[in-house]
Amino acid sequence: MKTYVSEQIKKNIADSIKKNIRQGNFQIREIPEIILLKTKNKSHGDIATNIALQLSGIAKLKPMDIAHFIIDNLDAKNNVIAKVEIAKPGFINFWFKDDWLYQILDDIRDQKDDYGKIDVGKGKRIQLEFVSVNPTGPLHVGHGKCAVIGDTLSKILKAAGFKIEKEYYINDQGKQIDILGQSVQSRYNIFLGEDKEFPSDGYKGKYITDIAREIAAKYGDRFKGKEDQETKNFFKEFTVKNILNGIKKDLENFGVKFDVWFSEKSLFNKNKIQEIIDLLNSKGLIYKEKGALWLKTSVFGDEKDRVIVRENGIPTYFASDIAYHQDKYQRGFEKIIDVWGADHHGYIERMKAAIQALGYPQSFLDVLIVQFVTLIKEGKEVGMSTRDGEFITLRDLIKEVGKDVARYFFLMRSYDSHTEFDLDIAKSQSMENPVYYIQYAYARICSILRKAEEANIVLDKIDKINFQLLDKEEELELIKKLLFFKEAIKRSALSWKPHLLTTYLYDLASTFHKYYTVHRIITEDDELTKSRLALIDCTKIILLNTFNLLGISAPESM
RNA sequence: GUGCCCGUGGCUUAAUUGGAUAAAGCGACGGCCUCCGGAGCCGUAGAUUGGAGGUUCAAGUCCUCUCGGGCACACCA
Repeated sequence: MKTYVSEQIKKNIADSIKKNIRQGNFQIREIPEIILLKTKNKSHGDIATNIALQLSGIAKLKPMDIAHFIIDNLDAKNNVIAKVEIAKPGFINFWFKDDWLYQILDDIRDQKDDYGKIDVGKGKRIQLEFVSVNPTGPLHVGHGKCAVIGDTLSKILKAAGFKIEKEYYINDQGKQIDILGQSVQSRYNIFLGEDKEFPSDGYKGKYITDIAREIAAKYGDRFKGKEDQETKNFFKEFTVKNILNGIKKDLENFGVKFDVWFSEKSLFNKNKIQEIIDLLNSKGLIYKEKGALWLKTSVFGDEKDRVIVRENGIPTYFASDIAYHQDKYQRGFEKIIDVWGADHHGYIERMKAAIQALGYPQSFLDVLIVQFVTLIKEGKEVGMSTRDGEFITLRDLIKEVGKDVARYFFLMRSYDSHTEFDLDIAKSQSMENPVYYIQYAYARICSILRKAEEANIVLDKIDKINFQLLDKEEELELIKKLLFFKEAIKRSALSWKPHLLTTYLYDLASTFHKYYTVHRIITEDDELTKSRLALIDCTKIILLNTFNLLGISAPESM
């Protein structure tokens, strides 16, 4: 049972269609992709195909007739399908054999942590870049959402057989960083009694004052009143380093780790910006206007051309970003995915144009746009503005609701819809909070397994467990849910939607809770007890594997 | 004004990427513990999927228009 369910059945269907073609029943040249659907309604079997409906247009036959032709020629000797039926407009419904379902339990017990690793990625190298917040202040909750989406997606893609690298791009130079340094320097001077004006567009957060105070404590009045370049650089570098360390720490506490921290400044140090400008110039894609250098991005679908070197001779952020993406390409990734906040969506066309200007395929870059987060406290929206320093930081959020809840809340919904993060619900340890519901399922299983152990009921070796005893409706439901795990990973990975896995997890927990209430695991019958223990042990493994993919902890008791 | 995202029961959202009777949680109402964890389970009420057209065997999903909400339209990053 190493192959997917779907592949096996798809092949059977395809074989049947080929047979029909040979017999002259179907006048078609090509077989469309066979799609298998998990049925919503039990009376429609376990899995279904709409192939007959799809073929009716091409083969110019009634869907029901096509369906009949297909099942007439279907290989009945396979060990997966117990029953086949044709329904209303032309669906073909399949029922799994119980014996075949039981095999999955052996597989899960056998592979444990590795169960769920699939190979749809075929080792394709993908780079995921996310968060990449300017080191001008601490992370807020919106960044947290991007962080979890990127991090979880990377875990899912890895499980699906892709080779993933996670990267954070540090904008450690430029105008904003200058202002940042000035802000701290000014606070420092004010702190030491030197009357310096605070920059009008400066950063006003409390963290700025904290850093200034730290410098004062460490270096005394060594920089007091100084305005030379060296001093300015000192404040810039000290501040960036300080804030970046805070960001790293916050992310780590959130379970997010990066493989590479890439410095924008390093591109300048290696003269990469000038190189990229020369390259684009040699392609005839650059021209001078109003004293600035422009890149002809409009040639590649952007709404207008963009400045890459300002009138004052300083390259724009866009210029270094092009150099950065060139660097990514040169590192040999087959695809890169940038995860951006919704406020950056206007930047996509420009970047895609730049990718093409460099001569790379447009498909090299994909951008995921993560919609905003609104915090709700006591039924009211909490404002978040970085400049004014009123925002709620990611650190505060984790402190308030915990890592697991914060991660889950960002992952439970599709990233492209706005998140309404209700702090009161997130904090409540009640039924309103889905995280507890899921973790409770896991803790419950652990508890039962402990109980069994105390009663000296030990699971036999795999071959001694009689799975045939698992014939209750709720048991088969649970097994089918376990069966869907790999499919959930596959779908989640290929569509880049982590929330599909969250939905699956909730569903699995729910199926287990139902089973638990209806049937006892530990019974008088030793053999039955053991097979049921094996079943919930498998459930435990899948729950744990899903928790790991989502970066949520699995408590053995709560 | 132009572009992108979103409109699904009272509230927060799902919907296997175009499939069958639109699914959960919260809230409301009513049930279930002599027994493995009640942070659980079961049931009832509640939806013309913002609106109008169109595409086809089939539309919450795709196209056009329209009405609401969010975001972006820098020689900032």
